[in-house]
Amino acid sequence: MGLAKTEIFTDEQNQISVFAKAFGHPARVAILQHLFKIDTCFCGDLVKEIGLAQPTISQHLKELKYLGLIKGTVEGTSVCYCIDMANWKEMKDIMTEFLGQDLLPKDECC
Amino acid sequence: MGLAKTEIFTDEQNQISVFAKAFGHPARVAILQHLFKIDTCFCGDLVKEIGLAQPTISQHLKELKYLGLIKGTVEGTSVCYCIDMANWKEMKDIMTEFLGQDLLPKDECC
DNA sequence: TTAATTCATTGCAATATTACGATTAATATT
DNA sequence: AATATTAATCGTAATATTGCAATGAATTAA
Repeated sequence: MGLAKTEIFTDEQNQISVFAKAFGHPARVAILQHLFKIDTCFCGDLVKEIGLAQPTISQHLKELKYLGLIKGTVEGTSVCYCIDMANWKEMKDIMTEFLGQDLLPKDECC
Repeated sequence: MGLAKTEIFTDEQNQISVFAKAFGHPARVAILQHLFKIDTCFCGDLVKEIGLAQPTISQHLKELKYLGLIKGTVEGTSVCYCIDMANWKEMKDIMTEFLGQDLLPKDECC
């Protein structure tokens, strides 16, 4: 099948998985880290920085943009990408709550 | 190709992506949430709880177990799964650091 | 205008993922 | 022993993902 049966899960569960999937490729992790590192946001530099072909980077950027985690503005012939902090924070809250789940002191039956 | 060129990324980037991929399917998110919710850990109940076929759940459990996020012990004919808190915390630290990245006040050039 | 630059899009090949029926292995129950 | 229960594994179909060469669109530079 290759496709998840999203209809049987909660919106929250689907949302978590969608965000997680965005981080499920090292190139996208690297792109985001680089966009955080340089406070002025560059773009085509990502191709050199990451080391994948330009169409491949473009594709990864597209996914991140679709999720709202980054935004890009055209500047002459180049495009400037940067983190969308509002959406990033929203995503971060959702993911942090998921990761922050805790067991009672006893727990771990296995 | 369908496979990531992991060799061009740092260990950290690859590790983040591997953990993230584990959460990249709502069924695995649901499984983990359920294992957190019930402090006594059940197993075959997951099949009823989640609503996917038994082999499918078994496959998802296998992935989570491979990453060390859960552990399972045989009890009679059934298997008891639960969160591996030590590994979960380790993963949580890595992911939290990634998510916690912050920009300088100015930022957001776009 | 022509050429160069930058990036998006298209098309495709290779591989991965998801899901489940059928089967198997292991233990429990009768 | 025979049967039932539980869960792992195998095999397979459908779909998704990754990566890149080739191409196209837009802007800038000459």
